[in-house]
This record gives sequence, structure tokens and C-alpha cells, in this order.
Amino acid sequence: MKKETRKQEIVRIAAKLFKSKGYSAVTMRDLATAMGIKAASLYNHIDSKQAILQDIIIDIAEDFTSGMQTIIVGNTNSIERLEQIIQLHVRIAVDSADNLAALNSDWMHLENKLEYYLKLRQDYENNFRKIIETGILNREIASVDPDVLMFSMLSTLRSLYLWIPKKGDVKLDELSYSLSQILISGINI
Amino acid sequence: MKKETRKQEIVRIAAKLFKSKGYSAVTMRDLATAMGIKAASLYNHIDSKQAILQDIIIDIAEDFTSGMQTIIVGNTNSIERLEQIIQLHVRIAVDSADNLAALNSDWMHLENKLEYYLKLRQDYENNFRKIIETGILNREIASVDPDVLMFSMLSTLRSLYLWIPKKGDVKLDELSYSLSQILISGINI
DNA sequence: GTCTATACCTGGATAGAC
DNA sequence: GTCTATCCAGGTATAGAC
Repeated sequence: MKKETRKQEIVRIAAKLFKSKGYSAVTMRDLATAMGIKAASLYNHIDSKQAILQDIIIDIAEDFTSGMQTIIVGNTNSIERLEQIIQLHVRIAVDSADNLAALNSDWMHLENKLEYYLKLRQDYENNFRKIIETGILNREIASVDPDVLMFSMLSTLRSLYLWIPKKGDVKLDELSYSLSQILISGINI
Repeated sequence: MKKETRKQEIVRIAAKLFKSKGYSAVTMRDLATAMGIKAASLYNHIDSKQAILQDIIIDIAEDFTSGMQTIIVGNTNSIERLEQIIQLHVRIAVDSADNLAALNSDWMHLENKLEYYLKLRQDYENNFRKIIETGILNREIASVDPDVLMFSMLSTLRSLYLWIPKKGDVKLDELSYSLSQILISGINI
């Protein structure tokens, strides 16, 4: 693997700080201190605080978009697709917990890229809803309110980053399995 | 019902602003503008920006605490208790969506009251987990990972405030029912 | 209860030396 | 690539008049 550039290091540390206090509460001086340098030095590597946020969020948002594309072009039924969505979220949450936190909590502080982000999110949710509706039509999924189901699944999946660190070294497969069991099969005996 | 005091009005408007941009990004000047007055005038009614946040969050946190108390002293089985937890979250989300947003997103900006808030949250989660564990032991709830189940339910319930406004005039009972169906019964046919 | 004026501090960002 | 020094806009909060 390639060595991390100084810029990538700054973005990585910034994501970590944004996760703990939120974008607005993190100062460039905080970030500089965490890097062991002075605030002015940051600007040799990055253009602005805003540009860091864009780097973090757009990167992850596009990861979700391409993941969803892969799912909907596959030759799979609706339940399988939901399982693949779960796996997608688990993978990204494990690999990029800090970035995911910024996407979830600080997207509204995007300036130029806000519209683009909102479009990616809208498209993602439309694809997700379509999978549910198709599943209900084909009688693969119980006849529930599609919006409530999507909301419920997305809430859980979007919050994974909050919770994964606490589980120690998570086994991806086991977590995906537990989630599929609970989200899809329910908890009734 | 009693007429809203000027202080309560400030806190209510503040919660609305905190919901849209987060505590740190909302300035006292923003709040004053939204109230139609100057920033200095706010201080005739409130002590500080921090005090507003405490008002908002602690109020809701104690509402959850007392709601959970009522549930665990009742003579009910585990599934019924989970249904009551769902109803509790739906009620609070409908009544106090903006306050709930601050509790979810800005609790880390509490200063003096942070420790107290964390204790309330810890106690709440312990009670929740206990209900699940008892349910599994008594074979009322399927044998799933209790932490994953609690996390999944709480993620959905804690995010309700994000989503309820979009559904227009939500019928509480219907929403509680849909959620119980999905969270408890699952979606398999 | 609200205003104007203002104190004081901290924010993001730049210039220019090393 | 990092530093010191600095700019200036904007943050919370107070004093005192009306």
C-alpha cells in the first residue's frame, strides 16, 4: 500500500476530530495541535477547512453510490439485495467510521458541494425504496409501510459507526449476519 | 394551558435552530434575529448559550428516564415492554422533535451537566438491555445478540425526529404500530 | 424588555522568513 | 514544510440608557 501523504493524514485526523465534536466546534488550531504543528502550516497542504469536509464526505458518499449500483445490477432477489445493503454499510462503517460520522452529522455544513451530496443521497434512497417496493410486490417481503421499513433500516445502518468501535474487533460477517437476522427476520419466536 | 414565557420562547426557537445547524454553528446573533430582537436583549431572559442547551437536553433526558421507570414497574411481559418503549419514543419525537435533535447531536457540548446526562443515558440503556435479556431468557424474544438488537432499535427510535416531520400529520398509533411490526415481527413473509 | 455601544476573545486565513 | 506575526471578521457577553 502507498504511503499516506501529509494531506491525507490531515484529512484523516480531521475526520477523527469532527467525529468527537462536530465540524463547527473543531478549530484549525485544534487540528494543528493534533498534528503536532502550527495552524498556519496546515495551509501548505490544504486549501481551507471547508475543503477538508468536502474531501471527507464526498468520498464516502460516492462509495455508497457505487456500492448501490453494484447491488442493483446484480441478478438477485429483494431479500438478497437488502442483505447486500447491510453488508455495504457494515463494510464502510468498519473501514471509515470517522468519515461516516462527518457524513451523518455535518453534511449540512457543506457549501459548494451540498447540492451534489443531496443528489447522491436522494438517488441512494430512491434505489433503496425501489428494492423494498419490488420485494413487497413480488411477495418476497411482508406487506409493511415501505417508508417506515427503509427509515428503520437506514437509521440502524447509518448509526453503525457509533457503535462498532465499542464491539472491539468486529467480525464483519458475524455483525452482518446478526443485523440481517434482526432487521429482516425480526425477533418474535 | 399556560402562556409561554419569553424564556421558554427563546429556548424553543433555539432548539429549532440547533436542529438545523447544530449548537456550535448557531450564534446568539442568529437566535436574536430569529426572535426579532438584538443579541444583547437575550441576556435579560437567559444566562448563557450553554444554559439554553442544558435546558433543552436535560428536560428531554429526564422525560425518557421517567418514561422508562413507568415501563419497568408495570406488570407486563418483555414484548409488551418493547412496544411501550416504542410508544415512548414516538410520543417524545412527535411532541419535541427539535429538543430531541439537540439531545442526539449536541449532548457532547454540555459542560457542567455532561456527567449527569451520561448517567441518565447509561441507566436508560441498562434498563433497555435488561428487558431484552429477560425476554430472551423467558423465550419471549428470539435468541439474538442483545446488544445488536438494542442498538438497532435505539438507532431507529433515536432517529425518529429526523423523519417524523416528513410524514406530515403523523398518527401516533399508526406509526407506533408500523414500527412494532417491523422492529419486532420482521419483514419475512 | 429592548436598545446602542463596546469589551474581549477566538475563529479562519495569509505573508514572508527560515 | 514549518514557523512567527498578523489581519480582520465574527463569537459571547456586559454596561448602562431608555
